Amino acid sequence: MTDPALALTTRVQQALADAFGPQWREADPVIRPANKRQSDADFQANAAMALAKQLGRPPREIAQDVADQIAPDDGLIASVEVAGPGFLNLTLRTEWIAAAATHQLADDRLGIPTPGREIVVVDYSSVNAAKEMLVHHLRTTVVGDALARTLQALGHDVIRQNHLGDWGTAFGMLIEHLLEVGEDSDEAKLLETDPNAFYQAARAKFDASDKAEPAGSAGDFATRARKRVATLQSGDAESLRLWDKIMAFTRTYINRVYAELGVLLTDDDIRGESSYNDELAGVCDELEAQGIAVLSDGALCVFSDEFIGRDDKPVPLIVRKSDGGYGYATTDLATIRHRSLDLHADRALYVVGAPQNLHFRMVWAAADRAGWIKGTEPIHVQIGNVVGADGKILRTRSGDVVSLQSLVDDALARAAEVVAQSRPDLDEETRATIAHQVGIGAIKYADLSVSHDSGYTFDLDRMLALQGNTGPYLQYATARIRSILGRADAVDPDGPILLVEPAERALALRLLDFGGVVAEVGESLEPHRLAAYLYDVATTFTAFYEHCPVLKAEDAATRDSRLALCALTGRVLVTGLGLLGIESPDQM
RNA sequence: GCCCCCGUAGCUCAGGGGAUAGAGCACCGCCCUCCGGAGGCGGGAGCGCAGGUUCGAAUCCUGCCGGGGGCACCA
Repeated sequence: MTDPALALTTRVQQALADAFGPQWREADPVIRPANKRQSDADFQANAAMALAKQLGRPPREIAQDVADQIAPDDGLIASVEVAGPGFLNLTLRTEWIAAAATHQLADDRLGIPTPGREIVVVDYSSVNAAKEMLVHHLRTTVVGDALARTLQALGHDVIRQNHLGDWGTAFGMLIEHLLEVGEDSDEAKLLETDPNAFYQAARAKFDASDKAEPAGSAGDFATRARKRVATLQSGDAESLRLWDKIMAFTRTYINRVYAELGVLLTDDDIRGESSYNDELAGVCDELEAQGIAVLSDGALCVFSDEFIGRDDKPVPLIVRKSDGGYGYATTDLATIRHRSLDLHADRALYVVGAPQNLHFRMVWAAADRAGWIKGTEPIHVQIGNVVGADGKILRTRSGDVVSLQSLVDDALARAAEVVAQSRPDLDEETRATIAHQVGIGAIKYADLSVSHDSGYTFDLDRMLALQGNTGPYLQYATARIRSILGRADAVDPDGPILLVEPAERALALRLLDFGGVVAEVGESLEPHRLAAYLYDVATTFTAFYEHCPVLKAEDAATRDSRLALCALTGRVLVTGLGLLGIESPDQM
């Protein structure tokens, strides 16, 4: 066991049992990092205050009894002291830390645990297949990818699903527009060259006719588009042919974006709304038969007192529109049913924008009533909006929402400038590779270093900065470590790690936290905790490097030990960044 | 009106019920003939308001104020 907090938990629980009886073995010892202002200890155990009432004794006495159970020659704990109202300040034995770090160095997993294996569906990216990807798609894609990678590393069975919006009204618009302009027209070629322009043209027609025409009139483009959706969903061959044609372009487009970003999603992960088409009628029939869904204004709806909207009336979950078409409520019902009853997911993650929260809660509540969720915890990983410096959603000067591609292009261009300036000695190809890794890493890290549910302010200058909590800073740290190891001709040192200087000890202790942090991210689904940890490792390493000569160490054993610490730090950083989906350049 | 998220330092953000709330950026001062200075050390300044639960609350609960978002045929 190399996780200090876990080791201490076990040890203090043992002490609790020894002091007060075996029934206290499972009590939470409340292990926390020590308060550095109050003590020089490594950790504190705060169980005594909580147990005081149950044991009917003053907390300081309880703390002292626990402390008395720790023998002076304990292999894990070097010293224990009672402080304040009953805090136990615990200092680890430095030899234990050194041995654990040496062990971690030899461990391919670097201490990442394999908790109980779960089946976890991660639904992410899930872009509207009819439209160009925009800024907010970047974040759901990047956060979802990081979670998928992290959960996979923890040994879970991760099922990635790209729930493409490929079956809704937007496709009715595209198909109708394609028919109107003619498949061989110049307009239609836009689908390949500028799909966004094609969509915008269709959208403009839709919006204009939706406003101008009375609903239901025969020439109304919007009405035809909606009807086309129903036709498509009923399996009409001609509609499907056109749909396939449009989707082929979409797949090419999103795969190009995924490749540039370095995300795991492939065509095999696509499980769009369309894939549930055959189940939609059955979903409605079953809900109606169970008395869960009722007709209202011609639409089949699920109502629940749980969800009250304006005017104190229940908000409907519309499972079948009055024109016979199905919306995303129906596909999402089929989706959770599939993920629970067919895939047997323990957790089903929906890495989707925060505004969808009400929708998902309604869908899951309805699915639960229908008996379609068994042993599955559906979780909405809410993604906050990306906003500009003015606090509003990012827009271009002309007022359009910023496209994902233009944002990526900007970041890559800026990264190229930075690399050109700092490394004029490298050839152009190498610089281009580094610039790509740094530019993409910067964007991703910016998304991943703040909690996923808060909106965050987009600022290229800050995310590309070479100092501070940024992707480039961490990448630089890894490059620097590689350089040190390379110069020592010791790329893969195996220790043993000896801890003499305080800075060595502090670094080793922090590195041992890696597995626990990764496990924590797997449970809380908050990648920013890993980002914060990696940044802390990097700064702790810098302090170590500042105080402890490595290549110029006084003797061979010290040098070998410090090289091993460098190697371990490098592997933790590279592996950690990898879990976030961020590459580490060989040099910068 | 109802529901969701959020109010922490000048700015951007962390803070798993624990002691005197942290980091980065910005600002000010100091250090280092250093292995890659993309450094190190120090300083000022903060939990929206009011109650409650608790031995202990930035954290949990209630109310209010302020910001963002959602609430019938788009997804």
